Amino acid sequence: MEVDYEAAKPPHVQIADWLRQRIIEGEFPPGKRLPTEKALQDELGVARTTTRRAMRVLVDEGYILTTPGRGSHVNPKEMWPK
Amino acid sequence: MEVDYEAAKPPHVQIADWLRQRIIEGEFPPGKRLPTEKALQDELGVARTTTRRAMRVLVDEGYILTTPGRGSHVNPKEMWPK
DNA sequence: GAGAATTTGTACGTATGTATG
DNA sequence: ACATACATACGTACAAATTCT
Repeated sequence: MEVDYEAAKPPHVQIADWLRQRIIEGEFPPGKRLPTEKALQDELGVARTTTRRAMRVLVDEGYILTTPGRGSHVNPKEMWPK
Repeated sequence: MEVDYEAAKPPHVQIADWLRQRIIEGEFPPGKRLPTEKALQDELGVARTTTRRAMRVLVDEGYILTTPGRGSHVNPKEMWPK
């Protein structure tokens, strides 16, 4: 995945879209832990603030739950938007 | 209003609580513009990030709407949580 | 159980872009 | 054209919770 700074969608939205798609496609099934904010930061070459904001989007939407010290985990499908 | 860094609630939550109360009490009626992020930053002695996060809480709750170049305005009561 | 490492939470600051007046 | 105000991104530091050694 490559962040496009010229795109209409800002980086944190691009990252959220990317992760959401991977969740929906089953790459990260419910209960599975997502890559950490730092891992995404290193992989994508963005600031942690940016990966955090992407995560926040998915939390707000109900796809994931973040827990200090534990990481970010995919919620049961019942909690996903329909 | 004085931010308490020792309190259980983090500063941005304290600020959100404070603003929400003022909205509910009618100091900022629907349509009224709230103080800008920078005004709150200067008044409370916190970073703009912190006032922004407080605003974000109120946006998420439906109390206010923020518009680039215009400021933050109180929503109609119908949009407030019940 | 103790301590280190990991991971998220929050706050600080700075710079630039976009929309409005 | 200019000033104002929010939007987003960069970076840094420390705290709190959890996990690992």
